[in-house]
Amino acid sequence: MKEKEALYQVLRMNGLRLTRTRRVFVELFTRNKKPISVLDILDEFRRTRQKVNKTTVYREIERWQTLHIVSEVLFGERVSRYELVLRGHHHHLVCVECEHVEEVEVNERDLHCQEKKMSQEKKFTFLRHSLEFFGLCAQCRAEKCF
Amino acid sequence: MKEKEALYQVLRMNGLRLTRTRRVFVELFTRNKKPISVLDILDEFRRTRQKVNKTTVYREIERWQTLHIVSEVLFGERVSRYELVLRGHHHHLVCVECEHVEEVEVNERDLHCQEKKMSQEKKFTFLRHSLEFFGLCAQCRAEKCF
DNA sequence: TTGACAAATGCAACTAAGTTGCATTAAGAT
DNA sequence: ATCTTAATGCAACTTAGTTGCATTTGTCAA
Repeated sequence: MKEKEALYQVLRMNGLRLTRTRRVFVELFTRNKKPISVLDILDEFRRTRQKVNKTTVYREIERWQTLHIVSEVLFGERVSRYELVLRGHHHHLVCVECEHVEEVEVNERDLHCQEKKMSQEKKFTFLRHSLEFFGLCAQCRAEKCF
Repeated sequence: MKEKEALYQVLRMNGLRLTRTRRVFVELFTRNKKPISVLDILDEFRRTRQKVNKTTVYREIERWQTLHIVSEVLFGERVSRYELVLRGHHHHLVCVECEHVEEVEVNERDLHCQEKKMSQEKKFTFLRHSLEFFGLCAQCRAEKCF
């Protein structure tokens, strides 16, 4: 697992101690493909019969964000989800029925081109954009037909 | 004001009574250019020295959503904002410094084309997407330079 | 114009997600 | 093994929104 090593290295390089909490975080984030919420993390601790306080989880997530280990993703809910930055820039397909999330590569050439044009017209500096797709995954679509 | 009439008509057509709350809603949504939060609405009532309970506001907003008078917009915060559906499909530039919001038209031909392709590859039915731009408006950019 | 009645509103209590301050515990350097 | 301070736990709080039920108020029919 190259990802795990990479994460442990970033933690070490930033002088962070190797705690039980961090080990669980590394496990969870490397194992999961889709963005993870604080509730997901708390569930994982419960599942493995380890105790943790939600404050600790929130604080650790904050640290991981400031170290750019994870970044926040929002799917139009009121909960924040997080994903590994090292997995690169990408977008998501979110199934509105079952919450299934899939990563997708979108060709952003056209989008960047438009940002450039708008930047000049509006004197607006573009820093980032959010682009997420919502719909029905293959399974839910099939189920919906009957 | 064509917009106001249109709104009052929708309300009437759906058998909704013409209450003080609804009048304020119509005023606010037609006057404002940018998406409005529940807090904005409560502030408007306070400003005009009218009393309203937050429950009423939340319930009215819910009604307006189900009647497709307004739609929810999220800018990666934890608050929901709403805007008039009759103003059509568009995207937003959001200034991360001053919260200023501007509507923008984006040419989505390329995006739709990609959605179509992905739809076939992934057997995913695309229902909608969210696309918002974050950056610095002209003023904030100027201020940031010193 | 006045009742009647459902729609609309108010109120209080609750939930979910996240935050803060401060006391306690435990990594890991010496 | 000890010491320092990062990390954690706990309780209390905040913010955004929700729910159940009692009260008020538009509107329609008489």
